[in-house]
Amino acid sequence: AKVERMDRAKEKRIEFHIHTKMSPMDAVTSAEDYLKTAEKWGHKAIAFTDHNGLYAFPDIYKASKGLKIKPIYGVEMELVDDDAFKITSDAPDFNLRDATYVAFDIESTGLSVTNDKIIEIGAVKMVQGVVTDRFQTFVNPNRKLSQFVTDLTGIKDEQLVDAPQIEEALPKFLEFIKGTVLVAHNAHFDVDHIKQNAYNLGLEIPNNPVIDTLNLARYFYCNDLKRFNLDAVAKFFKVDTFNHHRADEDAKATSEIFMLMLLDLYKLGIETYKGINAYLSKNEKYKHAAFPPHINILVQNQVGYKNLFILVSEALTTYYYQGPRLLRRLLDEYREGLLIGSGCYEGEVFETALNKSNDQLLEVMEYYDYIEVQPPQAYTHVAEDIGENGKEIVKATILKIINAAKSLNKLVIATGDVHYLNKEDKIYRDIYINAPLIGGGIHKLLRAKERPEQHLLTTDEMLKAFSFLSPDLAYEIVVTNTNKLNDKIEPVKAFPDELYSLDDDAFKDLLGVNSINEEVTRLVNENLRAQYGPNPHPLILKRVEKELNSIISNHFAPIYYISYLLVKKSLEDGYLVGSRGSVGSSLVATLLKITEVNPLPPHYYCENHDFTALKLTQNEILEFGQSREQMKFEEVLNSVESGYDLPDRKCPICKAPLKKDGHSIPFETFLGFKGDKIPDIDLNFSGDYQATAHEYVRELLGEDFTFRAGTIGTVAERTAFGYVKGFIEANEYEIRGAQKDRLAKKLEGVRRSTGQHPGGIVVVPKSHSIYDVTPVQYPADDTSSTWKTTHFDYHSFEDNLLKLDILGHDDPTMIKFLMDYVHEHPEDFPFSRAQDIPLDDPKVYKLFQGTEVIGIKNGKAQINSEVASYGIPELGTQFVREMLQDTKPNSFAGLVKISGLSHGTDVWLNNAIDLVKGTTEHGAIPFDDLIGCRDDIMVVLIEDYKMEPLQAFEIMEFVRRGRPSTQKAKWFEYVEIMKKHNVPQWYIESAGKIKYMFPKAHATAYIIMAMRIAWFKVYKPELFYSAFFSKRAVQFDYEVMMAGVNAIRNKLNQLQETYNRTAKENDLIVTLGSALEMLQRGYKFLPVDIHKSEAKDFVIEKDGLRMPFVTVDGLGEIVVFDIVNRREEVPFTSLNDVRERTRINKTSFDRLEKYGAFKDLSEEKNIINDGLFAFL
DNA sequence: CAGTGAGACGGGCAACC
DNA sequence: ATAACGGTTGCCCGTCTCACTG
Repeated sequence: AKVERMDRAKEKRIEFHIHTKMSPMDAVTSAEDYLKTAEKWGHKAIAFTDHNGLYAFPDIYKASKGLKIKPIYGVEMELVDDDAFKITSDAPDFNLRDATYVAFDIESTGLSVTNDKIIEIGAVKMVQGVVTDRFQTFVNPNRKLSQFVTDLTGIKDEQLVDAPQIEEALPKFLEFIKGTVLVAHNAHFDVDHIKQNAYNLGLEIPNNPVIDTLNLARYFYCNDLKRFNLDAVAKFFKVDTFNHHRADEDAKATSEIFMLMLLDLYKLGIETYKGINAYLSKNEKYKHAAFPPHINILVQNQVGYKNLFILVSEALTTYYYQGPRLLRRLLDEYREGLLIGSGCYEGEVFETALNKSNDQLLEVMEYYDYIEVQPPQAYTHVAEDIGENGKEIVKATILKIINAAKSLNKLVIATGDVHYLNKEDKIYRDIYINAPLIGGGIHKLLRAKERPEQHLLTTDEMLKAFSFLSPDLAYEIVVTNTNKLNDKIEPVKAFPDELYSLDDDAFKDLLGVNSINEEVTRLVNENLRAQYGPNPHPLILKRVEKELNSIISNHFAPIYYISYLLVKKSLEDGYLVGSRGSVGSSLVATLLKITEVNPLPPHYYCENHDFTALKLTQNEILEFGQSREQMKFEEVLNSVESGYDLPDRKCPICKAPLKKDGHSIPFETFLGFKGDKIPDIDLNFSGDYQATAHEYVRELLGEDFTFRAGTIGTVAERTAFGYVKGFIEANEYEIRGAQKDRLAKKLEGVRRSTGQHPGGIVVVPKSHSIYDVTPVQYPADDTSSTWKTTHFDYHSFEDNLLKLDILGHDDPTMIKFLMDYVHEHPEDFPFSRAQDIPLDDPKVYKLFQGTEVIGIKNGKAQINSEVASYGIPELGTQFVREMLQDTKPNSFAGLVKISGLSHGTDVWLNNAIDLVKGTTEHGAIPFDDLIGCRDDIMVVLIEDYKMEPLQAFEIMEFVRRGRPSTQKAKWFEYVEIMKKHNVPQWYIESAGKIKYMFPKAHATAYIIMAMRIAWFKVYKPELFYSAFFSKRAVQFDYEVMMAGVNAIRNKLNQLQETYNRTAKENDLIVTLGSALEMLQRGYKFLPVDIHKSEAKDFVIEKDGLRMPFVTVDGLGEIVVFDIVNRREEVPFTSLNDVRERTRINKTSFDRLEKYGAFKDLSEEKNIINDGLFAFL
């Protein structure tokens, strides 16, 4: 068996450089696993430094709760010193036109100024744009060239044996450049080499002005070029092809490029040397710095925590350019409470130590609060790049860093740059290194032959890794100093305890609402009286009072009020809003018109306010009393579960027809038993209106106080499996299926991208800032996005900020489509508002009991279905149709129950279906008794089995979350209690299997919408099908749909038989089911027609529904609307006219022609048309 | 006439209610 | 025929087409 690693050191090290799964596509271990391991090892603390984001913070916070180890929050970022971006060096000014320039280039044995040697110098002298002199010399480096350098430059060792030594060559070059302006591509490199060599030889160090063509290109040609290497720039300037990476050739190319650049500078009015740097815009410079170095930032205290949020947000938004860029001057501004570390091999400390002078190293190091070195095993790829003696050079560099840090009195610590927990996890990282990056590109370690070892090390392992140092020194950096650094860091509270609701006067300025609480109370009372009269039934009053108390005392009124405003606006703009989730459990929400669901018991009420009668329990009758008139309604009220199922009655006082409503939904489902659960108001807006609703919230509260909830896209099952396959192919591994699955499993959960919540808008009170809770960013780093998103997902801070879930849904879109027609043909309909579509028409309920109501005699044979619910939202799938077949519901309450039963695993199958069919030992259980929604559980346990309300509530919550199967012991306790209260065995067993269950309010809201749509299916079929195909169907098969019943049936059979159907195929099944039904009812599809087809809508014509353009494969959103727009300008007159004026491509054009869309058009327009339309 | 790049399309996948 | 929760938004990627370029 595998021996578990333990840290047995007396005094333990602390790890300060860790990447979790939240580093994009790079590390594979969760914060939780690191934390638990380090705690087990007895580490006092552990720091997390994911790359370019704080996405793991919620995980760290959650996982570290209750652990003894202190989590340290941090990040690794790319630091841009935009002030340091310069094109020219500091030198006295001169007129650019008058100067003498030397464009030069050197070749060397490598990148290091200190370790590597010059092997060639080439230079070109220019005066007034004319080449006046040239210089070229090889230099003997007195060492062998690496294969890499030979391959790159083509220079061979034998060419250098007889070349002059640097002592001889350099003075000649220095003489050549005397009094000139130096020009080079990436001038730092060439100039530093020259200076270092001059210094080494004791020569005078040249201080000529220097112009860098690389930065010139980066700044002035950033829109023209993607890459700025000499090749790319030369190509852009059309400089003659040359032998790149030979000094003389490169110098010549550089000179020619520079001459052309100078001309462009003159055009911009830049005439002087200093004028070049002066031209650079302070606000743009950050974009032009390339390869910004990595730094690590640790949060030292609470102030730093918030500062880090600001810094990260700025880097991800304002200063996002090809990646998040942390500006050095911004870091300086918000540095309080943060500790800056020097990072990994991509940090400037390591880079300077490796390639530059000690003085430069000391200068660079000054900036950091602590200096990091990693063990050589984390640098294998760096050593590989260096080539000969790579490993020794790396070790020497590490020592050089340690010595420099000590000389500056900087704390230097050993860190792991950890990417996975255990040594054997390396393969998972290797798979990620092999995987393609988002947006193309490959992992930077892919080309390395030997990948670095970067797992979490114990103290002894880390000491061993630094055994090339003296034991004392190793101990100091591994143990002593990491503990010293930890001592400087305070524990930090990641998320606040409170809810930052909106302030009561949040709408004072904009809407003149001094107090949201008062306004909500006023509106509720006003609407209450408007509906139920000046003296509403005491039960209603009591409920309103209870809800309002709870809503106001917990600061939830603002979320109600914004929802009220949103729904009001949407209705004014002609779009119905559907409620979803549990908000319909709140009568206050009903009275504010946020939801159409009325949670009161079934009741009659008179619109003249003369009478109200509610279905009451015996206790309620005792509490509220009952008049003689009300008593007469007791029996009929007791016969229903939903007010919509009540028979029509007249007001006993004024004889007006009574209104019917009420679905019996407890308030507790919404705000919890104590009424203090943070509410989540979910609203279904038309997809066409969703963006408008979002924008409205922003208008109400301001851009800095409204954010789209962000999501974090991770690698899930399918993608992980794909990466494993890619890895196996690339490495020609032989791996069996089960092993592939195991590998893939470990790859899951790694951050891949970020995105937007489907509808969540988070609101922040003016008294706070979003940075009190989360950083912000753009979704998928798309800086053109209209919304900024929260950096953390909403779930992680749901206790701190309110969210409005403004979702998109097809139901309101369908209703809008249907009602637009109603408004155009008012005489054909018994209603003029969607709210007045009858919900109690028995004929409509027949759709769910058979097919005769739509004129289908033999449903199974004709339309593959024994009920007629195709196309009715949530009720038309194969699964639900079979449920309907088994239960034949004939009431609103019955359909609500179906809605509840048809969602979630093990609710119907393996559960209710067996009960209702009587195949269990419990005999047949009536449909009406089944558990259909979560609220039922609480109500039944309280009312039928006299359980304590709190206990009943807890059991409801336990069941609806699917806990019985995961927390068996707790469930057993509940079972015992239920048994004591004589809850039947079948009920307990059924509840025990449920994995998820709808709230009744949600099911009710959905059935309301479904019934409205269903009405049209019975009474206005063409309109119904037109709406369905226009607004809901997503997949079409033009040819099959046009070919008729048999073709559709064949296609459906073929699809049904397909194993492992794709999403596309499933969508097509949905469309074809309704298409088959429509044809069987005698309606027809008409072929696509260039004059008559709409973009996406199936227009009703005399003979049938006209196929829209979008049903033709290859014609998408853009093209179809373009066709219609062009046609509206001027009708099409010829095939050529269509070709010229639309964006239909050749393939689609041919397809349309084949379908007969152009049948009355000829190739060229005829003279008559020409003459006719010449006037237009 | 091959290469390139942008735009459109459509499918696959993930997150979420 | 199987087994089945339904439905929405949004991101990424491969492919196709076409205009442009040298």
